[in-house]
Amino acid sequence: MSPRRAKVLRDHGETDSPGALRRHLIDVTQRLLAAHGFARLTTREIAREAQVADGVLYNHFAGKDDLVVTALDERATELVNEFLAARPEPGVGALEENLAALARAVLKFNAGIVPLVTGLFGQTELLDRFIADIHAGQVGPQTAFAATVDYVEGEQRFGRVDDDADAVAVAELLFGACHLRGFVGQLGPGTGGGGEARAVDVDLDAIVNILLRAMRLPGQ
Amino acid sequence: MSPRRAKVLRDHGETDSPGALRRHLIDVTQRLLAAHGFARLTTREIAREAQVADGVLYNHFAGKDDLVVTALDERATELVNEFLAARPEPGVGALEENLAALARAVLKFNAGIVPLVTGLFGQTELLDRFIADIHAGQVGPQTAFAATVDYVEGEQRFGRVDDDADAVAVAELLFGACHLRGFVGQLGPGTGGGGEARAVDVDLDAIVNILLRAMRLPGQ
Amino acid sequence: MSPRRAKVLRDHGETDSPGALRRHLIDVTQRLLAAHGFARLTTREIAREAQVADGVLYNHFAGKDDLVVTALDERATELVNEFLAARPEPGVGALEENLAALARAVLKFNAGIVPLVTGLFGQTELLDRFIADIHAGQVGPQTAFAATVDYVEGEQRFGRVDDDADAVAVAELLFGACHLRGFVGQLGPGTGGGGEARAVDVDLDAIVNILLRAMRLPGQ
Amino acid sequence: MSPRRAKVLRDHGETDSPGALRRHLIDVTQRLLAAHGFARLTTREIAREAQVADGVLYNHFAGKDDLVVTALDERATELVNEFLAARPEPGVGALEENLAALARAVLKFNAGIVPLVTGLFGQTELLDRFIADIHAGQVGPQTAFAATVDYVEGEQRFGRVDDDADAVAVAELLFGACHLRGFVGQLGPGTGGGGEARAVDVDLDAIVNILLRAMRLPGQ
DNA sequence: TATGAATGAGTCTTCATTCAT
DNA sequence: GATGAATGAAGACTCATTCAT
Repeated sequence: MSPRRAKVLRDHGETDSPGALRRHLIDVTQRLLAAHGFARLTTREIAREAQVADGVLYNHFAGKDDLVVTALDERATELVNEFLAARPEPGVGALEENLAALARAVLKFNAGIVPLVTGLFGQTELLDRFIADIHAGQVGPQTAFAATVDYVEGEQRFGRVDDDADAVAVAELLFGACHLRGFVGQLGPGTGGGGEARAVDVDLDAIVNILLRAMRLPGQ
Repeated sequence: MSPRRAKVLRDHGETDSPGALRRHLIDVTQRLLAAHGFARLTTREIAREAQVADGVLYNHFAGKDDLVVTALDERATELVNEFLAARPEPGVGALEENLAALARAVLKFNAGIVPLVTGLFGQTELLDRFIADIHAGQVGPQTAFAATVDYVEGEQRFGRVDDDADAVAVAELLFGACHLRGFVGQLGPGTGGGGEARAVDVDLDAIVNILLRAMRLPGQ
Repeated sequence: MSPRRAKVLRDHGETDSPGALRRHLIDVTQRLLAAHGFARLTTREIAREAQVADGVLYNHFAGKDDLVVTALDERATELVNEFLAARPEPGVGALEENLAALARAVLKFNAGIVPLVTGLFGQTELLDRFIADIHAGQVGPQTAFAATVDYVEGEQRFGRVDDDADAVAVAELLFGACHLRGFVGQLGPGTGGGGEARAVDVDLDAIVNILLRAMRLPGQ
Repeated sequence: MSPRRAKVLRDHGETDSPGALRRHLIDVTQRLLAAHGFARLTTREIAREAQVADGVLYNHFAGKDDLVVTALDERATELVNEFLAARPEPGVGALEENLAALARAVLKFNAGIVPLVTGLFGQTELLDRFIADIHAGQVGPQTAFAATVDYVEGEQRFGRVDDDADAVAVAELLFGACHLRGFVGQLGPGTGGGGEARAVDVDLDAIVNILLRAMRLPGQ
């Protein structure tokens, strides 16, 4: 009555829910993108890694680009949501700890998003679609950036951060430093793979201290 | 009876020195890399743009990768040298102006280097060779970074910057913000091409101000 | 507990008779063949147009070719029967009007059959099966042709057409001209679809007049 | 100094002229088109038959369509020119023999052109390009048709054909009958291949006689 | 050494057919 | 029997590299 399920799903006893293989393909694509970037990402490689026939992709997506953009959009949204959840609340807790937590969240976000986006450069069409999707939806990197600015401005309203410290500049410095770490994290041997884990653990205290110095109130 | 010279060199009356065509190919490759990134860079495109036969490349380089890495290495060295030349001297001139000049130099460096390197991700082999070459030579991005740290430490020795401000962290924030701008500058319409010119003109004052606040001596 | 009926049949309250879905598939295939020819005819397109699952086809036919040949055979038979019904009777009515009616019937027949058969060329296997089926059955294009020859010979027996006019040649000229019109009718914008309607309305008087001149009795 | 030649050309000692392989590919394509029609014509088949690598095609043509259209255009032009050369001159020689010669030329033309064009139906884009090319150039099937009409009108001016016989209708009947023969000639076993040779030898006398009867002057 | 056509492995995509449900 | 996702064998096309001239 229902059509057969892919062997890989049957063998692994995955849920029978409709779209299970679509989900599987997105997962595999996200994994491969994180591991090797876009360049090595061929439809055959996706199919092989997904233990599925070459053609399946086209039963669930309009084409390779559609699958890739879907995987990217979804992962980007996840990362943004994780960031928003981890972002500290202005006026609550110690400023030093808040900023440290914020920095960790920004670093984690960049460690995740940078490898994903980096490979897209030069793939004009794909990049354009990704950017369009991100701008169309509510959540993209700019959301994370705006939330960071919001946090700093919030602390300014609580009088814990000097009003003369430009909130946007602070956010840009923090994002920039973390972005750089995410970028450099890809340069290791084997080019990626685990870049996230490595980068996130890196010490951020020195950076947080500098920003705290920049934001401190007069007379402190 | 010396071997034939490429028509393009004959026509343009370039020097007959050995390696003239090698030079020409590197120049063209650098130009194309800056214009469209790595993705659109085919050997045929290089040959066409160089007004040279498809095969010449292999008379002067081991292959496409060799040519590209050579072009990248060289351009990176140029950018580093330009940066080193523009870097202000500690203790000389006003601190505010020095830092502004430093920031401009860092931004220019990143605006140049980021588009070059970005396209390499995913091209594992190529990227690894580029990194190895950069580490083997004396001048790479890390040289520019180290010079920035040196400047801050120099000002600290002159007593114009608080010793408690971590020089490495300051450099990382500055490099990070500029790197981010170089990166985002590629996202515009057409994906690359002219990113450099655009990004360099962007206002850096707010960022410089934040760093100045972070580095100021106690009691100021 | 009889087997399930296709949703499309249930929804449209069609007869429950066995073979209802087979009939439906043939109808849809004929419609698609007439509209877009053979080239765009995929099994998925047939299934979609028939509002039926991709696989049903194989429950009622040996494969795509079997379905297509069945559809073609049937439509060819219909066209032949329509032609036979429209063919005038020798000796009854005015010769001029009879021949005009005959020409219209021949044109209609060709306008219908030509687009069907044209797409088959190159599909060796399919074409061979179609030809074999047509020769095996009683009714094919050759039946229509023979009937045309019969008519002319009939008029000869009534003494209304010169015995020296070769009936086969007359039929061949008439069929040929109409075939050509059916063929050229496909060349219009969109390549197919509506060719039939267009071609049938075309003026045939000049052609009929020439044939009348050729068939006239001596001394007329 | 010059690039190497394809092995197939070297082995067969063909002329070294530039474009030799382009010519070879066109020839092979025309042969395959005549033999099996368009459906079996894959780029691999062309390459295999031409004894060259799969990619060569793209060194000489924009793509498969470009090669096919080029081959078709060229062959169509040849056939038209052959027809024009064989067409009799009005007023010269016996009318009966002239018309027989004309009929043979028309038959030969159709025997050549029909198999070529038939396979194109359904290949909308290709067909459109072919039609556009034919209309842009001076010589296409319509040229042959017009030349036939011209001949009949010429004989009318010489008073050897009745002015009341519509020249266009005569041409349409002749072309139609020959077109039909070319069409049916493809239906034999194996679908094509030698269709031309077979069809051309077929007896045309009966058809010519009918047309002569239709064109004869009053009182004859 | 320069030339540029030839090479062929590899890419994305289509689609007739199969088959577990 | 009906379902429709899974299958995998082609198909057109790209492009780094080779090599006879």
